[in-house]
Amino acid sequence: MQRQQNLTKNQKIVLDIIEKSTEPLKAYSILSNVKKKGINAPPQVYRALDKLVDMGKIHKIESKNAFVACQSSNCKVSKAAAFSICESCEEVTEIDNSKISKYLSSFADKIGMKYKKYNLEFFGLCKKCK
Amino acid sequence: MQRQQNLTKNQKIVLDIIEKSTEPLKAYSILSNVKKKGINAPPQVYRALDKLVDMGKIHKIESKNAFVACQSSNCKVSKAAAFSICESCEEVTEIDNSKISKYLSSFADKIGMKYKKYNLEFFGLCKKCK
DNA sequence: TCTATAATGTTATATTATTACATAGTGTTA
DNA sequence: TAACACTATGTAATAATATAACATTATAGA
Ligand SMILES: [Zn+2]
Ligand SMILES: [Zn+2]
Ligand SMILES: [Zn+2]
Ligand SMILES: [Zn+2]
Repeated sequence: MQRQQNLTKNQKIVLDIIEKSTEPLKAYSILSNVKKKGINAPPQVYRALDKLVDMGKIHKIESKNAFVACQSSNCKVSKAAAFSICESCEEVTEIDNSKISKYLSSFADKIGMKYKKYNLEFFGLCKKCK
Repeated sequence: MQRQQNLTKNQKIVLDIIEKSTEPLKAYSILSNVKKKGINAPPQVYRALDKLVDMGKIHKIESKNAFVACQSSNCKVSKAAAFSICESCEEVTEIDNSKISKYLSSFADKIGMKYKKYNLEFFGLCKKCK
């Protein structure tokens, strides 16, 4: 049975390469990087990505179709994440969501939604680039 | 010269079909719906979509690769939008962002980002489905 | 062992988006 | 007018992203 603690072989391989990367990785980039480890085809990568997202181990940056390792242990619980994305250097940083998530979840209540998760992406210029 | 007030022919056609739709439309769905109006190929649709997004007339729902007409005149200025997405009936609603945007833009300042825009997508169950 | 389930492997295909280049309109100016 | 820059459009081909369908193998109880 799939548990959070016990990743499967393919999940470990995929998570490992995402954690080692300094930038968001795309599925086919992951695929080409893990061919030497015996992962040969897209479904193997996408299945691992789906499960890792479900577990809160990684996040999908929707605007980039790319994946990053979670930087906030918080997400394992809430599955809500926020990112700042620099439009110049493309740097993506996960924002510690404990402050923001309280505000947003109460907001979701107000609009009559039974809230499960959210995804927030800020765009602009990072400290270095501005 | 392209102005906000004066949409081009293809932009008008694409915006029109998005405004008439009650749900987010995907690019190829738009394409198949406008073939009778003389738009034949993906680039014609994607070019119109890009410009309309730039103008704040429509938004892309990143998690769905689909487009909706803007419901908040606010967005023409801020290019920041928020949506609630029902995971059961797939309903997508633009949240009037005047309240939320003040909070989020001040938040973006704090984390050292020169903020230009954001995209926020809430997932959960809408009033009807919960 | 038997059986049910989860995980993996593989091929093919569907869906989403862009590149590259050709053509046509539009306004400006020499 | 002719030359031009510039925008918009049209078209074909292809790239990039993601899933469907089905076969095989591993794992963990009963
Ligand atoms: Zn996280
Ligand atoms: Zn930067
Ligand atoms: Zn809007
Ligand atoms: Zn619903």
